[in-house]
Amino acid sequence: MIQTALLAPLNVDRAPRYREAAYTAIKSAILDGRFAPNQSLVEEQIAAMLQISRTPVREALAILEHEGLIAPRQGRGLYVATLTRDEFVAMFVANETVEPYLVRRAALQASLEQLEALNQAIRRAQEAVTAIDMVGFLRASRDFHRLLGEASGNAPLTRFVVQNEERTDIYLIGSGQRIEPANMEASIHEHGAILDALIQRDPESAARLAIYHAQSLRQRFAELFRS
Amino acid sequence: MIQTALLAPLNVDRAPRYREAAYTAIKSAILDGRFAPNQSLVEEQIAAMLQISRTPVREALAILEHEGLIAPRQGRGLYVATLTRDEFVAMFVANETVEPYLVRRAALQASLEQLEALNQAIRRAQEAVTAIDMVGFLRASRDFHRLLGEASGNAPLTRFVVQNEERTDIYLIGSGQRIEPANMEASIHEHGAILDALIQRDPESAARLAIYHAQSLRQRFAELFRS
DNA sequence: GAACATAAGATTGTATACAGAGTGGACGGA
DNA sequence: TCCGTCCACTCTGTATACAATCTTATGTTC
Repeated sequence: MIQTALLAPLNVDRAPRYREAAYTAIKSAILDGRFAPNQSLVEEQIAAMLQISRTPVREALAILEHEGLIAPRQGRGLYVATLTRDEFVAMFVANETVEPYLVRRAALQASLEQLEALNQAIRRAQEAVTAIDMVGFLRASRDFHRLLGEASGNAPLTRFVVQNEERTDIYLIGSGQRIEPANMEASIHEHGAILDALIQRDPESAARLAIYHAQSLRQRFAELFRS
Repeated sequence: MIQTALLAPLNVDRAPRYREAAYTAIKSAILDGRFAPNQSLVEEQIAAMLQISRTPVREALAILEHEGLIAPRQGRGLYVATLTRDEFVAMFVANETVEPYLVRRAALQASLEQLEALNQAIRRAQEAVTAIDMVGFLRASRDFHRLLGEASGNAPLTRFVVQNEERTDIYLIGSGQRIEPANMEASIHEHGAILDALIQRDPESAARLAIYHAQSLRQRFAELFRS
């Protein structure tokens, strides 16, 4: 069983703490689909892959567990967290509630650099669709929402939105569901429309489009649970 | 220096993990004002108070740090996190954004038991004001918002709201600010009005009152930064 | 052949040991 | 007296050791 590909050894030169590096490495592995939902995460194995001891790995796992990305299994062990349908929907609802505010603020105060960064995120999403790279598409979409949050200037809301999206993305990636290219294109198109409204400095249009986008997302993904 | 009062030894009999117990104990100590902002949190001391080793204490602290309740000091050590004025306001704005949704849902679907629990929370807040117990008042207020979130049925939003409120409460408690009894009374009155709207099953009134409440809160507390 | 008991192994949870970095204080010199 | 340097101590971060528990496999009995 070759595990090399799963996690590369950390070669952080001791300055940033191993805990942080392990946290990032494990989270990236989950979000890239290298650790699948329901897969068991063994501390010793992860430590070996990262070539550090169990201590910082445990601390990273404790944080990830608290965030809800991983969960303790019945009696023993941790696994990448799945979501029930209701939890999945709750995440989308949460973001629907928040995003209109984010885009309104962004429309009022986003800098040109921030608008350009949003544009780049859309471009990366488009490239990922072309390359049939679902993980890349989801990452670029998360980036878009994160940048939107940053442009709004509200850190807690930004963090919240991104965290919810991470959890739904993990589900999508791990469930083996394939997102229809048409759906990805639609999502990208909606992002583009929001960005246009931001450039026009039109908060109400932006908010309307954000609500539409959030609802579309929820509908598109909720369908996945039927199959 | 008698530290006995700060943290009582854990006498969890090994079933719930020490990490969880330590997390709760430390968090409670912070929210009760026993650990003040800018106070240095020394792992060894905390471990000694809880009569456990540093390992689970460190894990608990890692989580609290990730949550933002504590933060690493310049080069060395952890301290109870303070908030800048902007961060403080951002927390209130975040909750303002979310709470209208929560109360709308709660108006539609809160059970009688949940309404009664909300009523109890208001009563506890009132008792705390009478007893000139600011910490108790803030705890009861947090309970009110938490119960509101639970009644809404959206776990992520509930968690988010409570977490934000914890952070602002820590600031209020630790800053040594005294909240005017009149302000506490006003807040309780607004909670009562929201609860009435829930009982009437009137989502729009409830939402309106929630917005008013959130804005009032923000204004009342923002004033504290002037002094 | 099936089911249960028992033992060995795997894995977690906690404690302790150790190394490195930062802080504070004491001592010496200007 | 004030400043600087150096040393000791404190505290963090990581590693390792140990204990307890759960799993699994094997063997024995019915």
